[in-house]
Amino acid sequence: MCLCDFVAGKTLDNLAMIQPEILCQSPVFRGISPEGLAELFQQIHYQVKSYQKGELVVNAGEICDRLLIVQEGSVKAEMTDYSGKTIKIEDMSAPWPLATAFLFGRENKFPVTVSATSDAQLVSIPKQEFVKLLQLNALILNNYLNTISTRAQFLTQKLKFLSFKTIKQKIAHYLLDLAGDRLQTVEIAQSQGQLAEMFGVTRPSLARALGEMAQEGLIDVDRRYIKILDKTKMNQLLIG
Amino acid sequence: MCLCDFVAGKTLDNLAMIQPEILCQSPVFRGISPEGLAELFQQIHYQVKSYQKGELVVNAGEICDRLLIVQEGSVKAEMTDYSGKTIKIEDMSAPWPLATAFLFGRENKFPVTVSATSDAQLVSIPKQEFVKLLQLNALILNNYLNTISTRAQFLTQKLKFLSFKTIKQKIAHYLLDLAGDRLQTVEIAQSQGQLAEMFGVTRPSLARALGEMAQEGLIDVDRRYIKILDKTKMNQLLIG
DNA sequence: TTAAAACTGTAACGAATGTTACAAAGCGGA
DNA sequence: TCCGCTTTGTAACATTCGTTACAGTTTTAA
Repeated sequence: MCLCDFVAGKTLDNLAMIQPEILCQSPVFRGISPEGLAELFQQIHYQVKSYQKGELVVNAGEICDRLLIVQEGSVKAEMTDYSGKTIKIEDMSAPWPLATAFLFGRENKFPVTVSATSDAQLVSIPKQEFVKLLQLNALILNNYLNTISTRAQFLTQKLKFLSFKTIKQKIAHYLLDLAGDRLQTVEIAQSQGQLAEMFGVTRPSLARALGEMAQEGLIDVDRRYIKILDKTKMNQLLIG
Repeated sequence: MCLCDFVAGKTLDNLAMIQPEILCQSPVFRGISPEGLAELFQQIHYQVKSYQKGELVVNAGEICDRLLIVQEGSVKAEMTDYSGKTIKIEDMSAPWPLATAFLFGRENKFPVTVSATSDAQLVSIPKQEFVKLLQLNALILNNYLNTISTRAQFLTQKLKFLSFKTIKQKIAHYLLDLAGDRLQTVEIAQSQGQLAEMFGVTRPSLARALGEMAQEGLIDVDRRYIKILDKTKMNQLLIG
């Protein structure tokens, strides 16, 4: 049993304390009282580091041998292209764990470059220490399994979505999912531009597809409001 | 502590015994001795069920509240379309765990329909009992975390692959990955048809793309054998 | 109210790919 | 060797989508 390595080192300006009342709202520590969490953290090694806005947190390719949790502020994950061009993948705010799928598994390298989008604090727990936590507390074990499983499920969903080839299929799938079992098929949507980005297509192409589907009597489009008129035909679109 | 519920029920012909020497080669139980595994299984409830070739194992949509491990034979996973048309997703042979990402997480339903592709035996461990195993044995915990994390990583890779829009980009990414750091860029491949299926494109389209890339001096194609001639240009293809 | 910005609808054109079809080349077994 | 099967190369045509451009509409802010 040991105290945090740096509790005595608060004079170093890139170090700070954990905030149990914030961390316990993180998916990994959900359901644990702030007091209980503080007690658990006294039994393991960890660090808390501060980052300024724009500062690099981890570089893509670095070995991922520690769990990082955003305790304060927000960070973004970017993927580096073959040339060096970066593409933003994800935004993450406190309290949120980073790269939970890369702490274990075959490929223990960060797939993305992470940098702070505002002044931020991150808690860094070495893998071995985190395993201790998992063994100490069944709730954390369950939370972590849920987190990582939910991520795998999310990816599976995204893959399924990408398996729809045409824009009309994507629209149909999206609308049918949104409508669910409701037979009153009045649906509201976000902006067309955002929808297009989510579908990975251009805005004019999405508008054209919507227009054609309206002409075919499948839906009724009024700017941001879309009404499903013919669920049967929509389903047939997805059969291919 | 209790014995398997059905050790005494061997007269029922759809029931069988576990085979520790096979199961310990499964990703979940890797590194555990057959004897150790047999002992662990004596401390939990579980079932072993036999299936005939073609028989249904689980239906898509069923609640996933147990871990299934193929102990003998092989099964296939199929996704059901909106209409009822099925698409084969994956083949799995013994000893392999099924749907490890759906035992935990938000969506506790099987996303696929599983059926036996040969006479098969599956070990079924209720979720609660499996959690016991995770707590009893740190190796199993580590194995399971690795399994599910590796799956998430695999899906991430597949998503990245799908993010390449054109066929030429997919080819370039595939070949550069395959070539790795080897500068002697002689590469062997599988059949064009299989490659096309893997890329999610049609065979003639793939052949056309290969032909064009050969004409541009990027590669040299001789049926199943592909030689990379210009790595720099290949990389530029991926910058887009 | 009014001007600027953001959003939406639409059109023409070109690039990429699917579809279909057919011929040539390799491969295996009788 | 010869026949049949699989794989590969190629071509013409249709479809889908991206690109670019522009005009009309709605929202926002001054």
